[in-house]
Amino acid sequence: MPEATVARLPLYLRALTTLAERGVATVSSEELAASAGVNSAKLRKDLSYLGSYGTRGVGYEVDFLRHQITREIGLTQDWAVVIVGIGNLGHALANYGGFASRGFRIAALVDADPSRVGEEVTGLKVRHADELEQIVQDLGIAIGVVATPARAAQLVCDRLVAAGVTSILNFAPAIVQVPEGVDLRKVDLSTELQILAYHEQRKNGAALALTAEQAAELAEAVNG
Amino acid sequence: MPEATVARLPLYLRALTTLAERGVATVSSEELAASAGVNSAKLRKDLSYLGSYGTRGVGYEVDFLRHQITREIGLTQDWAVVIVGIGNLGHALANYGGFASRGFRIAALVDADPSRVGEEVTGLKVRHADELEQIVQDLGIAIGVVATPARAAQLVCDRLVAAGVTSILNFAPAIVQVPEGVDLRKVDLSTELQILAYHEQRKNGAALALTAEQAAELAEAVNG
DNA sequence: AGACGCTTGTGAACGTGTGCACAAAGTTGC
DNA sequence: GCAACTTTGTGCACACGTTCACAAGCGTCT
Repeated sequence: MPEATVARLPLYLRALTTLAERGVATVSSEELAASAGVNSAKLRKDLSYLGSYGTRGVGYEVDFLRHQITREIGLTQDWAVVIVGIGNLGHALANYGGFASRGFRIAALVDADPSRVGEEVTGLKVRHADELEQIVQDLGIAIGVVATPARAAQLVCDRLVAAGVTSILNFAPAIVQVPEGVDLRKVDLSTELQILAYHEQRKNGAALALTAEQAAELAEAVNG
Repeated sequence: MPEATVARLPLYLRALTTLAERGVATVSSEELAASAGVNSAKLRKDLSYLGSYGTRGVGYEVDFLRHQITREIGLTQDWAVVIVGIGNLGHALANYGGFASRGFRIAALVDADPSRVGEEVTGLKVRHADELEQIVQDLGIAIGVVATPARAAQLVCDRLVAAGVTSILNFAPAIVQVPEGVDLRKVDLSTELQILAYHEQRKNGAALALTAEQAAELAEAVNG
């Protein structure tokens, strides 16, 4: 299955869940694509990788398709997750309800700061970073979330990997290296803003260019 | 400039900043690519869109290249940003130092909950959502960050756009539609985890397949 | 000055992703 | 049962992105 398709499945899942909550039983690729914000041909091609789950002339059964995507992503089982770094962002992640409702169970919270250890967040006590390896092994954790400062990120990732974690979601603004076989994704809050700033600047640039063009027209009008 | 290149410029910028802090004066494409975690040919092609800023046989001057990328992204000017929704995530975003140090100034915090209005976060008083349009216009805000619950996201985006915001970074787990000319990026915390889960599941699947293969070998050994 | 070594910048091949357009297949109405 | 209509699934062409491989250019050393 293409990586681009995998990245869109959660999007479809969310759209389907919204439809199911509204009591919609079946949906066409056109409708589903619209509510997911993608092209309908792309949606159909994506879904075709799962199998032929639609009915021609009718569309897709919402609940059935939702179940198939859930199964394909692997959300029928519970994934134990450890969050490392319980600062502002770590707190926000620990409190974020969207994880629990999608098959991700926050199994442990870890921080290196002794003054944070023992604090209770969402019913879980924050444990010290020294225990990281033990926690990962005892709880059979495969997925780690890193929300530490940038300087700690590489060390934390190394320790997570050594302890047996094979998927890491990195929120720290740092580039970390992981060995082959370990999946690493990163979410960078300021990178996204920078991309927006680039386009924003060009919008203003485009406005300026238009003004220059108007100036040229004006000059032509005067000269002609 | 290709969109993929734009998305990587912040990455290079970060790597260059790290190098500059270490006192490195010049860097080759090979070294810079390694610390940014990309292919060196890709890096060179990306940088070539900015101009010919390297010296053959030597490499790139770190400070100079950093300045060029900063200028290209548009980070030489300050961007005023409003954060809408001051829950756990909004707090984390408001406190995140990475914005301020990269040319983004958090100019206003807005929430719809009257009990949150007036609270002080990072030296800024939270203001009521009713004032949103006024705030955006008074402060000349072009970029909005949405950290509200999913159900409020579309309305908030509509109001931001109506007030003149032309770039939106959406953290709410909802699919929102914006008119042509408005840039929308979304960061979805649980989508990222779901993508990891998909690959994690396949790793286990691969492990199981290997076991099946071993079983076949074993059977062969017994039968042969 | 000229030869040598190193690194950039880029043409060209390749691979991945997207979107059109339509045949295949189902449903509905008569 | 058949015709008309709807919608899926997919072959195909095109666009985009990545990577290789190498010529062009710069610095250095003799």
